[in-house]
Amino acid sequence: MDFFASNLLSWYDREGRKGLPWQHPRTPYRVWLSEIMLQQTQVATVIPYFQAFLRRFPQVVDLANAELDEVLALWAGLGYYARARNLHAAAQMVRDRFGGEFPDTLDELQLLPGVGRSTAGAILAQAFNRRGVILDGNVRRVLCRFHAVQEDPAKAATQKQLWSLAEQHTPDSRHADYAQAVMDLGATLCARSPRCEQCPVSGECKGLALGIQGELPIRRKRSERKVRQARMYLLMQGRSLYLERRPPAGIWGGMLCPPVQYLEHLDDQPKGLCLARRKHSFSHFDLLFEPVMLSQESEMPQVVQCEEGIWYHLDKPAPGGFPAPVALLLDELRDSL
DNA sequence: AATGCGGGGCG
DNA sequence: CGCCCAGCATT
Repeated sequence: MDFFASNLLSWYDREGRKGLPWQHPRTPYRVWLSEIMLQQTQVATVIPYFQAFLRRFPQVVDLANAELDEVLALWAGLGYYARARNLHAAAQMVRDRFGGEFPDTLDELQLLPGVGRSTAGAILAQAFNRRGVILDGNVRRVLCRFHAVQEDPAKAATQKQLWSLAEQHTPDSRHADYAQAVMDLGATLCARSPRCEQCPVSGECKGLALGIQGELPIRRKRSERKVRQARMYLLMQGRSLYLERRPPAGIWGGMLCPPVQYLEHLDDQPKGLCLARRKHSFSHFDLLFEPVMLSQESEMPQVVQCEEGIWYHLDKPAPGGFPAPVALLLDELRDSL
């Protein structure tokens, strides 16, 4: 076992996070569910969602048998809703193709929708205590610093190098502990602002030796953010509101949302009552949208995105998932109407 | 206001 | 293969 792995494991034994909900009991289902939720999302945010999912779907077969709408409703607020659709599809694959038990090989795990090379490695290590190599965002940051990798991690050649480094450091024992340890290091000490004085591997960290640890991994400059403009039509009948189920692909896929009309600009005056404009940020653009309250269907422009429309009473439980900005808007409506 | 974060899908 | 897409929390 190399310097990196052995120091990391000693540190993990002293300081590592050992009370996370998916560690007790550490079943494949719980590990997989947590790993999917932890893609793009931090531990503190994930925990309440993880608990809610387990309460409602104690076993993978319960998730597989559920309606997608219910899954999306429980996922609402976590974002990247394709993850929830993949989660549901993967649960059904476990049920139908793997007889209700998660597979325990890297290749089979990667057949599950939403599970790629890194997540499969994490599941292998944590759920089955088999050797599994991980290269998630945390590990990438750690390796770029430890080896002073100064190339763009987005490039294929750099990714290949990082996978190779990750592979070399992964020990032949204590697979689950090492997986947790290396991700913990990235999440805590080797975070955006590194705390090298506490780091168990700082003694051989090339980035620290060069004094460039804070600059790594190098960031590709983001292309300029574009602003898209839209109106969101709130067709009301009393305290009921007209909603559409969004198409499965694209923004807010599968989620419930009032009809949205994309426009070049919001200069003209639509029929109905305009509420204050608001901005919702996506990774590649900002959506500037103006909610417009209508009381008659005839006032709504033809902006049909799907054929399915439903009426939702504001005081009843949600019949599906609302994206965060829609949930916020509905909260305001409930209070003001 | 800027930044970070895996995997899917497409050309 | 390279490139684009996506929604929050954190800082």
